[in-house]
Amino acid sequence: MPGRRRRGAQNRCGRRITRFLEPCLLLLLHGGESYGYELLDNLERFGFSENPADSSTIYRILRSLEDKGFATSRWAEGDSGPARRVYALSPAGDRYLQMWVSDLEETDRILHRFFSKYQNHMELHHSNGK
Amino acid sequence: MPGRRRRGAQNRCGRRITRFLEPCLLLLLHGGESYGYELLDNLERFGFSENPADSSTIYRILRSLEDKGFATSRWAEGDSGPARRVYALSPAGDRYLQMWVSDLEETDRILHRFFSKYQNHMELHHSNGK
DNA sequence: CCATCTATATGCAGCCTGCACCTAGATGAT
DNA sequence: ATCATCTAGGTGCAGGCTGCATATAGATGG
Repeated sequence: MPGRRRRGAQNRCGRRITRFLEPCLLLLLHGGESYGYELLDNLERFGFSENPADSSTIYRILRSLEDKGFATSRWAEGDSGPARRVYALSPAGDRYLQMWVSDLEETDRILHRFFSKYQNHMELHHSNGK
Repeated sequence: MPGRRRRGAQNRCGRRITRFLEPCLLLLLHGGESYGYELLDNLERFGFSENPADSSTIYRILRSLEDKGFATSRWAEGDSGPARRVYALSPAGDRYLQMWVSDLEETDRILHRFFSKYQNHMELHHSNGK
């Protein structure tokens, strides 16, 4: 049966933080080497339980991290199952994670500016009895 | 001269909230009728000053809001300049704004889960003297 | 008449995503 | 041995959003 594991959720309107999986993977890799299939499980425990990631996205992000020099990979045999492509974060990858955190903090500020605008607007709206 | 006004910024890595302009436009329209060119200015005062939106995006979002029944439009003459396509939010558009706010609140929770994971991880990382 | 401002819009390439699908080794049951 | 299933990694394609370039055109001032 095709696609029997961990697909993206119903994706109500496509509203999310673009490329948010990338910093999550960077953070997980900052904790030590890992490989795609394992990272997929760790992401779920990460807070994505309701809205799990598609495996193809994970594999593509990992490859792009390597292409950009933020991670290295090697093939490794596990205790069981097929061989795994194990990724490790590079020093540039560490710095990239820092950049991501700064960016997400900025995103957070923008979000809260929106909420404050929204609450402000709704208060005025109600006090005008409109 | 081509494209001489209000272009997207250098867009460091494409990290942002997807379709975030949409709720901002919804909120502005919730305050009353307006048109593309004016909304573009209001967005800048909204918190986008550093990272202004591209006008083509604004016009396309406004059209899509109308296509989806969240807004209506009419042509109107202004005190000066060419005619304007003036948009007004529909009741469905009001509800759509509410949905967006809920979604952004969820996004905010996800973001903070990330920050807390990050801080947690970094504390352990340092206390291990690694 | 011409440059500039206001205003709306389209075409295109690029990026990211989600879905469908493929390959293949390992494992356990029959 | 064979077969289903799990683990593991991957590709192809379509669709959505964005940014940039560009087109069009009315209004305005010199």
